[in-house]
Amino acid sequence: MTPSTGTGRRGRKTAGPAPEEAMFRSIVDAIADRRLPPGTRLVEEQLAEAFGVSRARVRRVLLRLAEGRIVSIQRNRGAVVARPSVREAREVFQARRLIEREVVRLLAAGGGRMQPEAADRLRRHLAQEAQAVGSGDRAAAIRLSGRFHLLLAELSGQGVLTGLLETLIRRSSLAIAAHEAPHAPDCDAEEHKRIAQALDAGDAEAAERLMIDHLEEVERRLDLVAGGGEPIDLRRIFGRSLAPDPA
Amino acid sequence: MTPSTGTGRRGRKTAGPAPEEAMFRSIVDAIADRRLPPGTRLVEEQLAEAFGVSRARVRRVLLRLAEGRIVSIQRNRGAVVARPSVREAREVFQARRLIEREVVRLLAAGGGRMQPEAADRLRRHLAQEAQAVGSGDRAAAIRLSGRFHLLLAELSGQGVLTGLLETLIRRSSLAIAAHEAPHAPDCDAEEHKRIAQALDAGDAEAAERLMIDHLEEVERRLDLVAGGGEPIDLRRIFGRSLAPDPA
DNA sequence: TCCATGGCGATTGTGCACAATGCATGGGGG
DNA sequence: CCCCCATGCATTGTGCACAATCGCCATGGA
Repeated sequence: MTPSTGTGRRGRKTAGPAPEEAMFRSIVDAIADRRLPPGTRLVEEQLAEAFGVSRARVRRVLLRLAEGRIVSIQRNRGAVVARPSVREAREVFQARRLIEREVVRLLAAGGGRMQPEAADRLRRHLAQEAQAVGSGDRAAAIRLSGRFHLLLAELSGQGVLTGLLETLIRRSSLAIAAHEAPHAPDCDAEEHKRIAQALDAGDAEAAERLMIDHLEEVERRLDLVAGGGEPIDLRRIFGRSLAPDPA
Repeated sequence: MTPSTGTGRRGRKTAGPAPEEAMFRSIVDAIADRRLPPGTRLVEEQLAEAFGVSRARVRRVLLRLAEGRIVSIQRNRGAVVARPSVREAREVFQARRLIEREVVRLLAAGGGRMQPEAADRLRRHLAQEAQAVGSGDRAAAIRLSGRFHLLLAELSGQGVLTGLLETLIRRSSLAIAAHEAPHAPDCDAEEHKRIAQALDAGDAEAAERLMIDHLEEVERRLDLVAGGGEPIDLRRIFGRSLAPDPA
């Protein structure tokens, strides 16, 4: 009984790739925001109704999410929000450090200082982020803190690295959701500010060090001990109470 | 080699994810092997018939290939083998240098020398590669030269980096196919051998330098001037006399 | 009381047919 | 002779319906 969501009768029969993208982002945001914790089943029909789209479209989105290791699909068992192992979480952050160190280097090495336009975009972003934090909008804060790192990559002019980082950021958001100790924010906006200041001042070494420290700090904030191992079906954990082997 | 696996019959109702994977690899290999040059149209029905699968399955594979930037899909116009821009090609190699330098560092720093089992796998791989080169099997040589880099990443124990590198290697194969100057092999097996020797000897600095030189050499071998720009449909150039049939 | 077995509901996987779209071609007009 | 427009064809996009499969639960037996 959705209003007119099925598909416009006389209107645009073919909606285009826009709905897929919106749905993809919506789910990714929900996962980063802990509204969809790891292990949550993503039933096709439910999603189709929720978003007002056909099941085929939902399936495409789920496939894309699975490609990005955000959800895991098992044959005839459907899709669930993935639960990255501790090892995977560590590796994701390690990869991020590798890439983002390079990004910062490129930004700082680009003639000593950043381009005026880039600095401006960065400034505006930090303002948004500060506002989100100030107003207590946690969902926006999480989203924007991911965007900060992505923005730096974009400003470095490396499209390929940016693409890689995009997937890594999504996976770290998931890793944070899976292994959070309390429920701290993904990133500290203050640290972002300091990184931007170092870049703005053309201090390459400081920016690089701040970025590494920042990422290490985020990783350190996690509870990466042994809780979310990898060989977990985890639906079995909730379905039945057969404890694997809590050593 | 027709990828008609044991489940080629229509009798098998549910074939599982195996055919998708085989098809994916088959297409990737064909692209790396220049049997499917950039711009080649990938018509769903033709592929479905060639691989003996349904069109839906083909569509999923194409979607995955598009996700990996190997093919580009345009709405209502179908899929074509992508034509990476010169800029993108450069960036792909730059990203590879970043990641593979790290891989080599990790391998060399792991206690001075490599694990015996790792060294053995590496040795066996080099033998395969040498044999392929020796027997003039260009397709195998190309495939194995990509596998060499992937093997190093695997041996480094970094699954996430390996995954990223996997996509980058595919993209570089495509970039090579798109911007090749003559039609040299993707990699020189001799250089692989030298890298392995340095790793085997525990010489971290030499291994790192050899890897960087190797990747720069591969990139240098390309004709990265301005020829294969991005806004080319090139289907218009050849009309529609394309036969993706490898036979 | 516990375990094995069979049925049942829910969900996913797949094929099919039709609609929509874009491209190429041919004819007519300037 | 060249350009523009209408028509036809090939290909993709989408919805629909059915079949296969899995997990859960009730029932029966030891």
